[in-house]
Amino acid sequence: MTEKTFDAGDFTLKQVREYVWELPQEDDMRVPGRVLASETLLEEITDDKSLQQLRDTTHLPGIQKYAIAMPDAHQGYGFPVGGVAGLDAENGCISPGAVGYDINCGVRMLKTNLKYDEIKGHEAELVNSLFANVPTGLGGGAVVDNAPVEEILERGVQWAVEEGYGVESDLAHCEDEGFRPEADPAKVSQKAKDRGRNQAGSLGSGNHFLEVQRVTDIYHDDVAREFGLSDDQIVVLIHCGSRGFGHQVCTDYLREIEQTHQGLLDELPSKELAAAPAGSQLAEDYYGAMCAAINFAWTNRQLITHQTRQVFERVFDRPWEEMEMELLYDVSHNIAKREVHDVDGEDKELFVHRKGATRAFPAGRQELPPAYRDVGQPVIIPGSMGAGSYVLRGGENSLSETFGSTAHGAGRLMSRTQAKNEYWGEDVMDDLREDNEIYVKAESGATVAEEAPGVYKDVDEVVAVSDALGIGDTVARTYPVCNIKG
DNA sequence: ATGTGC
Repeated sequence: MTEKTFDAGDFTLKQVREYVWELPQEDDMRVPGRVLASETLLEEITDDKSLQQLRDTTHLPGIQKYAIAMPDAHQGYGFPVGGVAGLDAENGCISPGAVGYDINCGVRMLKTNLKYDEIKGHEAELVNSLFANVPTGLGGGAVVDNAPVEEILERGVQWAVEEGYGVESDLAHCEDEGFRPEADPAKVSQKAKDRGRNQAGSLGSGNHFLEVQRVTDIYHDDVAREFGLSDDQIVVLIHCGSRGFGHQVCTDYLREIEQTHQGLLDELPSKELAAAPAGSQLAEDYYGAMCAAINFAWTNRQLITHQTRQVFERVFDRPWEEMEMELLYDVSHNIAKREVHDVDGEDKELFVHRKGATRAFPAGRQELPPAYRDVGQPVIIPGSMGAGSYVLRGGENSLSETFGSTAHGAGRLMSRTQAKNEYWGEDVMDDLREDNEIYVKAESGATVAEEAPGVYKDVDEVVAVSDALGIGDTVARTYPVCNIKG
């Protein structure tokens, strides 16, 4: 029997089994690469640098098992967006490019007890009020002006709750309970702190958005019930990151690593993968600064949650508690974390890098909060603003296949520049409203063009692969009602 | 993604 292969331009992938493809280990690769995708999705990454970047990643010291590209992978800075790498936390390294510029870019889902027919007719008022109360776009704008950055960096959502921007239960429904105690504000540059000070509580630009959605499909009744999701329910999705703060932290440490660890850099195939050796002072410093940026991003999403609750109170004229606007979960899409994983029958501490990938721990994993320990964690995968999103549950196979991870979105099909040549923002908004009853309000028409539904892959296909592999199980699907963007 | 560059 001949082995099935896939010819992806410069690379030939070998099929391991359905939806699992291997980039064979050769030359100086330390491990093989793996792509988790259907053939349709594979075809969409043959013309960009995704596979080259996946291959480059396998050169990182201490990389375990294989470098992984998720079904939604596309090219990024150094390392694919939609990439996962587990690097030995003792003898390996940590790489800012494999975390991403937008540290802890992520998404949270806020539930309500409202049904779609209760908000129908209020879409325009809702979208205008959200747009007026949630700062969007490039540059400044904040829910909290001149914010106490040091406290936010140290305590994350805990700070926000103490200040009245949330409630105790928000903490239990956020990855890492809303803050990383390893955060070290002393390792963050003044420049980063200055940029963050007036951006606490702001959506930003690009693919970031706040979207009101309705639940349209339930695929797994028992899990949906545990998650508090039901047909026709209104939910809110908040997608944003650490703004200029995280960007500055990434920039600072890339430069610092290039200066301090030139020897390691010379051994790597790409300068964009610059890494600090595990155990070095710089690795510790970056980890502390990255954790601070993670806390900043969680606080950012918490402050936007606060604004959202207030807007709903005004539009629907009742307290948010009465509308049961509780968090389902807040998941990170761009992080590295010390986690213990089984590698060839041995427990090993790794820096798990997830860049454009979501943690997808199954039931039983000790990091999960009590609410989800027996069912598995919610995983939130946004599609484009025309497609809606999915809620999944961390799958049983994620620990053995992907260091406990799955996809994070639909994945881009084309560059932003290309998108602006293909689409005009106003037309995209008109089409969405007229054809799909989706109300979009944005700071910039160019951003809408960059994010037009047609620039994204088919999120249904991405999620189908995750479900088939058992790394993230499909629980529910949502469809957009209204959306605000930068 | 980003006070839209190296």
